[in-house]
Amino acid sequence: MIRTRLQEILDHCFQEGVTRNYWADSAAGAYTIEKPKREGQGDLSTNLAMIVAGRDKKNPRAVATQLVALLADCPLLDRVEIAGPGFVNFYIRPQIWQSVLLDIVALGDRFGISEAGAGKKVLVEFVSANPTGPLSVGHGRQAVLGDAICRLLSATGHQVTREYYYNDAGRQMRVLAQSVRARYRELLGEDPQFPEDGYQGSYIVDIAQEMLQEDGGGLKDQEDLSPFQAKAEQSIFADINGTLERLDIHFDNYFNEHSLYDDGHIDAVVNELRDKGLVYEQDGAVWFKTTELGLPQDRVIIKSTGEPTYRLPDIAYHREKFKRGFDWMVNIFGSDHIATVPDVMAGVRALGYDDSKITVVLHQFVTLMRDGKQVKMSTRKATFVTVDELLAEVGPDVARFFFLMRKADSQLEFDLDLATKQSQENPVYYVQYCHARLCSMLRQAGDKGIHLGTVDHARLDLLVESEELDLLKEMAAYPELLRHAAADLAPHRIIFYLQDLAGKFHSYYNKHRVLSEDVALSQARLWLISGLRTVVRNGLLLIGVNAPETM
RNA sequence: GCGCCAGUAGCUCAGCUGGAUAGAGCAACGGCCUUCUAAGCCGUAGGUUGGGGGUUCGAGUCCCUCCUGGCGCACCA
Repeated sequence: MIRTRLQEILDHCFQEGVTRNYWADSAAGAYTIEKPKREGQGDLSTNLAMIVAGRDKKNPRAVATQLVALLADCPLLDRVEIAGPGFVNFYIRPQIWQSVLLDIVALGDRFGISEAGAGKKVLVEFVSANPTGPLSVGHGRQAVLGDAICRLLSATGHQVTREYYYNDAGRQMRVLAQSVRARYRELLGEDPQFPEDGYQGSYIVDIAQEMLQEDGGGLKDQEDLSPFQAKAEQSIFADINGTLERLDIHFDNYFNEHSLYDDGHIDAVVNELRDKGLVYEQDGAVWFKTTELGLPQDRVIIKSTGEPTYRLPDIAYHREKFKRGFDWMVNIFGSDHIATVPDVMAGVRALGYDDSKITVVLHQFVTLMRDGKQVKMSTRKATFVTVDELLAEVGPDVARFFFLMRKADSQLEFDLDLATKQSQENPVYYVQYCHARLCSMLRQAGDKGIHLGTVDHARLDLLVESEELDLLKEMAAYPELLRHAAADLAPHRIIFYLQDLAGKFHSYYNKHRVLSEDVALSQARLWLISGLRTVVRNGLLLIGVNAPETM
């Protein structure tokens, strides 16, 4: 907010400089305001002088001097200085920082929320696991990442739809049904042949067991796989939904791939592509002429058996997304889906849609460490660790926090030894503890009969300690941080911000006393504490982590 | 062989559109609880940002090249 105001003032000064022929306007929009990394370089600074000097072949410090003259009498600024190669450093008046508390108190839960994406309809597709087994930690990362991204987008005014795309037909499901049937027969004392690439997880046995109890073994000689498939699908989906429920993740829509066939969309896509001359037949298969669209090789979209490959329904699915009128489509995929993206994008473009409206977030894999060694995971062999197991060990708050600590591009090392340890070094608790402490202090104030009064009557001008101003500056940065994190689909920034803010608070707590004999000072500091509590709470809830009042 | 991602302190990782002397947590070492929650704080130590070129006032960030690791490169999804 303060940065935005300063930006406006700076833009105004820049234009004034143009009017006065100090410099040309070629640098308009090229300069920035930044927060210096080091102390002693102001609260904010601009590179305007260096940018202008670079374009006009002038001395940057001379340009800076002209700029400083134009900035005289700015009500935000305490003072301005020129430093280094030509930076202009701004020192904001303390009362500006102190007034942040007025905003926080006025806005409460809404502090940080913006309308940056107002009116934008965005579809976020994530998880999208087919019902062949419980969610593994890899899915867990995607689920938490997708959910956090949705929360960020909602908090910036977007109209978010969360969608789960799944496929309950095809070879995978056939093998699943065969696996269940084999276990079912085993339980009846037979020795059936287990499918070569069948699903070996114990959950398959559980499903078979359940069926057996329900029907008493009547399906022993059943050749039709459909009852086994139906039961498996229903059971596994219930399991997946239970897991998502425990993570407090909810979808607005489940999109079944099969509906694309029933509604004729698959055929429609093929026909549209054919009309554009982008489809041909060879070796009994139907090919999509992706080379025509700048890709290295053509791809089969309908196999010689008559079955489509995954590309065709994927393209049809995205065509549907466009038809549903979304302004922005965010797909969250595991990095193993990298190869599918260019083909689908090419398909979308070929159909006349704007593929720049699609953003694909590819997250790298989760590496699980147990006993100091990497756990090898395979869905088929059921050697994976499920989200449920993880939740049982660490709980949803720790799971969420850990999954969000890394940016999507980075591989995520999940150390089970550390996470399951009754962890004192756990960063989640560090932030939650901060919140609990803040709440405790406010309770203590009440017990001691110190009333906060109203914030506009509080002597906020007494908040002059450097730690207090640091905290106020950090809090003031929250709305902008949220906007950036949302725009970049990067929830990990919220995590880092919260850790930073909590650290600043803990330092302050140890150095200065909030509750004292000095009533006016106590009140002012309590408003600081109250504002902090709001920001920490808003941040934690934004990423779906609880903000406990006691610990 | 080709594509995408990564390579930053002993370990795990931040570093926002290129900005000033590269940061945090953990681990290590030394301190701090009669006083608002010690799940905390303070201090010390730790670096050729994978190597080499280039672009410019300025590079962890952009370009080229090489090396290493991960994920892909089906008429599987």
